[in-house]
Amino acid sequence: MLKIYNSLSGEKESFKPLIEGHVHMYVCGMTVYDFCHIGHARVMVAFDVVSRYLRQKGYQLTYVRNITDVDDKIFKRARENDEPYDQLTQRFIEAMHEDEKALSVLPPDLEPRATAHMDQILEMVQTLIDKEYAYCAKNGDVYYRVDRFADYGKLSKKNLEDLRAGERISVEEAKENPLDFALWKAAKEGEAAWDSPWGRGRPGWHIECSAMSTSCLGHTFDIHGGGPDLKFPHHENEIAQSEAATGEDYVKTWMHAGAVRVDNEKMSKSLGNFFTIREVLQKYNPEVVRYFLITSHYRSHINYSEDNLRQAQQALERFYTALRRNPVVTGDVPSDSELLDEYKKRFAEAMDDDFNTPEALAVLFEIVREINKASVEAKSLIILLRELGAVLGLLQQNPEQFLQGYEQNQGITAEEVEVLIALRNQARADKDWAKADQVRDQLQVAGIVLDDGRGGTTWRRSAE
RNA sequence: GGCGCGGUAGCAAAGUGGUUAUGCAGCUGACUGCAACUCAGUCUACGCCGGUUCGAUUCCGACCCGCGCCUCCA
Repeated sequence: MLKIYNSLSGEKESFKPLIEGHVHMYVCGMTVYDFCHIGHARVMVAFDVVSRYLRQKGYQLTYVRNITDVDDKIFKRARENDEPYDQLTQRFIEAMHEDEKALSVLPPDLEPRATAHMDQILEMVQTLIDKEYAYCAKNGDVYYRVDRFADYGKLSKKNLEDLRAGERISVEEAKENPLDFALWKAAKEGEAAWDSPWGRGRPGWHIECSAMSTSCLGHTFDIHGGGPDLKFPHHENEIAQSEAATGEDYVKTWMHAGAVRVDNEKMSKSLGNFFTIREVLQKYNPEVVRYFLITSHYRSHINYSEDNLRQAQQALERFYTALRRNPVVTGDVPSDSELLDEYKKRFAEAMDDDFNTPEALAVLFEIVREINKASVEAKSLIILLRELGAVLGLLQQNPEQFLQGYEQNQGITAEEVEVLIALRNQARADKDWAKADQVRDQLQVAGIVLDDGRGGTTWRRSAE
């Protein structure tokens, strides 16, 4: 039985979809005005694992992840670049797709964009005005009337008095209440704008997610996910909008990923410790990055550091070394073995426990040991390892490619390595150990580790 | 100030009221020309103080420390 920690209740709950066998999931995607950073990667990978596991469990899944392509930051960046805003967003959408593909993040089923859902947005704003949950202010903005929604704060466990006490925003006098938030913003000179009953303008940040999730998945759906900093105010406001508009529950299970830190500091542009996915991929194999992101539980904060990435690299070397020494095999996992069934069961138990990937990885390492122990026939274990690895989006590469191939690190070519190995093996045949060792040392300096196996010498590029 | 999260061995990271997490690193042995890989064994733990219990890292309470959100942010 799958259990998921629900941010709304603060507890792990047994998961039961509203429609038996079918899961509807919405995850807040990115605002496309810059390259994705590793915080985005963490959310992408976390929910990619969730989606893979739900499907593996046999659920039919509709996975929606939006793209925010209307936003102040987008307009600001477009102005700075002197570039049409929609050209800017298109560029970064393409970059995002490249990053995802590199990290083996499967595309969601639907990827709605705010600009393509204006009708639904306008409709929801109108409904909120009709129900008096929203009002059109003197400045042309439409605001949500926060104190009309009794449950406001139920997700982030805040109440209106506390929020008022911690008030730090400059007060917008057009608002009835400083905590009211914008559903629709009046157009500014030179910025993209859409027609509406309240004048030309553009949607506020929160309304698009309410409108798109509702139109893609219905009034109430199973899972809504996102980054840790979206819980308040973004998700809180989504609840307020959607539940006021539909009169029904918005989401059953809220999931929030943990934060990414860099060298134990909050990742931020002002600290200059901001890493984009593509920067990181300059240095590390994408699978290493993905592995690193799932070595912690998805709800824990995770610390990006050179040391941790190197450890991830070494851990994957163990997996691929085991896979390399055995012939490539494919097929279904035979279920005639108690041992195999036991591993499958323990993997499933780990994943059923709120997607406990560290525990699941521990099971995979035990399979590796078993493969390494089996001197002759490890075929079914290898098939199992790759099958379970696929649920985590790992271990699908050719072992040689992983161990030898990551181009970015190359200081020496594979051909040069082969030449030196041949040279060394001749020296070994001549029992000229000094020369053989000298060649091996030379390769080691270049980051190449040799392995004189029964079937000849193999090599790999090592993480230091 | 309000709300919330966490402190596990050298590093990373799960978990459990009593029995080996796991990976990397270290040490010993086997294997190897020597290594590497691998296997076997092994050393480093559960922030501090009380309480409950036959027994707590695991439950309860206090304390110390770190962090997040409350403002755009995944």
